[in-house]
Amino acid sequence: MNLKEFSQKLGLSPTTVSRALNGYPEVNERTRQRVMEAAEHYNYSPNSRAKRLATGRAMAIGHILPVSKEHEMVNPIFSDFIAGAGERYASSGYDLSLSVVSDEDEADTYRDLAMRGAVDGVVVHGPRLNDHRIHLLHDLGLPFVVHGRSSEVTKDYNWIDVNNRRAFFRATNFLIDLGHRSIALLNGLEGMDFAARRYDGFCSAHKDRGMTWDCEMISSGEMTETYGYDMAVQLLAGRQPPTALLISSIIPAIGARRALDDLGLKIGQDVSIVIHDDDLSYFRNAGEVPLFTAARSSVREAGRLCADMLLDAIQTPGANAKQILLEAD
Amino acid sequence: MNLKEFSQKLGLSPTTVSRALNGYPEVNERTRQRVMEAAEHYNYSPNSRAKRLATGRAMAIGHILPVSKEHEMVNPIFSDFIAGAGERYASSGYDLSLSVVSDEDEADTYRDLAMRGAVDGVVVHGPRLNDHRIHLLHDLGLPFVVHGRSSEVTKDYNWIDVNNRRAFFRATNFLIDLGHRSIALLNGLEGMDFAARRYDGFCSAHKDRGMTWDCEMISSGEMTETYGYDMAVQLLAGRQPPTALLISSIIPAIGARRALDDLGLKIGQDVSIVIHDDDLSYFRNAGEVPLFTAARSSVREAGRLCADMLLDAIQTPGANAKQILLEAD
DNA sequence: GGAGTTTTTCAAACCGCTTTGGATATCGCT
DNA sequence: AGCGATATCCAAAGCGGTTTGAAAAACTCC
Repeated sequence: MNLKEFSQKLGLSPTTVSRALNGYPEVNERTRQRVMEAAEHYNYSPNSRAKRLATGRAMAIGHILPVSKEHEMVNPIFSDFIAGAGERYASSGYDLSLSVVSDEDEADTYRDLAMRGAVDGVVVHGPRLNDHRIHLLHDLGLPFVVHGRSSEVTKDYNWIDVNNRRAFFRATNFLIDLGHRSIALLNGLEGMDFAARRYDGFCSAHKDRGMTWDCEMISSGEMTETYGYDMAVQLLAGRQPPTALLISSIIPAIGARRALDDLGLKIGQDVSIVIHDDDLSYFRNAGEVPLFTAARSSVREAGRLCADMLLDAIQTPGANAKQILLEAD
Repeated sequence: MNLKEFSQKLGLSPTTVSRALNGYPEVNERTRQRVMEAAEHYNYSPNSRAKRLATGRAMAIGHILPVSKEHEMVNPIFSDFIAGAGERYASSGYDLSLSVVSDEDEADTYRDLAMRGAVDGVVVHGPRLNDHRIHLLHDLGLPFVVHGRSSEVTKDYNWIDVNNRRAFFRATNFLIDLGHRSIALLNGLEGMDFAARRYDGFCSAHKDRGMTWDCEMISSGEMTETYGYDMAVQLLAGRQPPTALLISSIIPAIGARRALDDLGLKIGQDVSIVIHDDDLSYFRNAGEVPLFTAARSSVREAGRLCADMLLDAIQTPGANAKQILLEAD
């Protein structure tokens, strides 16, 4: 059923029906009522392909996931983020278009989405230091929001981020306050902006106290369970084991916990663990006794805010770039 | 830049350019070459909104994730599945459209996607026993593939599934062979088809050996870390603790492992654990010593196969329904 | 050289909606 | 009744591609 048929059934012109459905004021309220009911009854809903062409808007937001052997971005954190964002898209009538592309094709994918007019805006995931995607999107004139930030990019752009530096600064201080003098950092993948900021927070806390830190106590990697396990084993079985671990996500922390068990060490007794907790729905750090002491920030909520920000940016094209900096609890 | 402008630059008609780009035979190979190069040079790529309207195809596949308080479908398993499927969509020029909707709106979302012509086909996730979505999609005439199956649905439809019954039958037998006489099952959410099949496999193995099983040894729930922990504590601290746990996913298994540690029990010594492993990229059950004995089946590969199946179904509308039954390793 | 074929190109219709500009109906008022 | 103002509706022109049917060009062959 298309608009023509549908309007014929009602004895109205396509124009009037279209206006009635889209809430324009030039149509009698009684007529609108009649149209709405008929739409419900015949289960009519305008063809979105035609609608998109006519309005010139894609009514879709793009999320691009680069996948590669070394950097597996389709992670649980992403899932929760997208669940949050997706909620908002759905309630605003936008579709969410997900592109899974190999690392090297990423730039082309952005270009292609822009040229084809397949999306009205995109979300950039996992920004690196001085991320080239920001420059690219800027040049393409495609609205976007970065989940995270990119240091060294001087341009003004939309982003939403957790105050990673401060969260890790506080967490490190907390451990130092408890008397720890040898703290290991299990950080995210090297080159990622959030990892750099966390590292910075870790170092600043040490400097503030006039303490030094051992480079061997710092590692970077994809935040998998295995990474947490391997690193914890390596550190704790080493000749100068740390007394505390500061871990970038609950997932490697679970791996670290396993390592402790294997080594016969007791968490909170032999080794302290503090983590950054993204409040993942499948790994709640809750219950009567939480698994870990944590700096928490809901990535799902970040997804919601990010979606709101992007939809705003799309609706008001000329507006200044906005930023949201969330503090971890 | 649109087709009209672009073809003018080349001194050709839009028709010829369109044909050249879409590989039709009625165009001189030298002309095609020239068009291709110009497209590259001017970075022209046809507006997909217009293309979709003209061709009548959405060039998009829909995935619908129902989210609700009780049943959180945006899980790590889904992430990996979609990564696999997304790869295939990308290489076939299809977009992946993700709809995050609340449980009660799910049926309406399918209807809406179909009426609006927003997608050419959909993937059904997490089928339940006698799932109503299958009937709905059948009536809508929208091509679809179910990831899993739905018992009690007599219609013929496309699905791809792991042989859950057999995997759990074998796993249970394996444990019985080892001498276990009290095996607990930590199953997936009640009402889910895969959970029913796993339960069935578990029971069959017992029956085959003339053994009975205790209902209290069987639990169902969302497969989170916490669920695994809570259940393991409850079972193992009970008056008649099981000697083995059969767990539906690596995530609750990790929780169960934590429970064992807390209770001072040794895995493989005091309690045996066998799991179903979806080979998640963030939870590799690998390494020198795998975490758990497992029946493994890559959900990512299932995603790839599912995408292939759906694209096939879309290209050959009249074809018979296909099924793929994967065996777990 | 010209009839018959094949190759190459094009003008125009179409996909299903929105939207502009204009026509018609309705109403209040003198 | 007649007028202007306002409310209501409509015909037709886009949006940017694809595709049909026909024309023009190039090629064959006697």
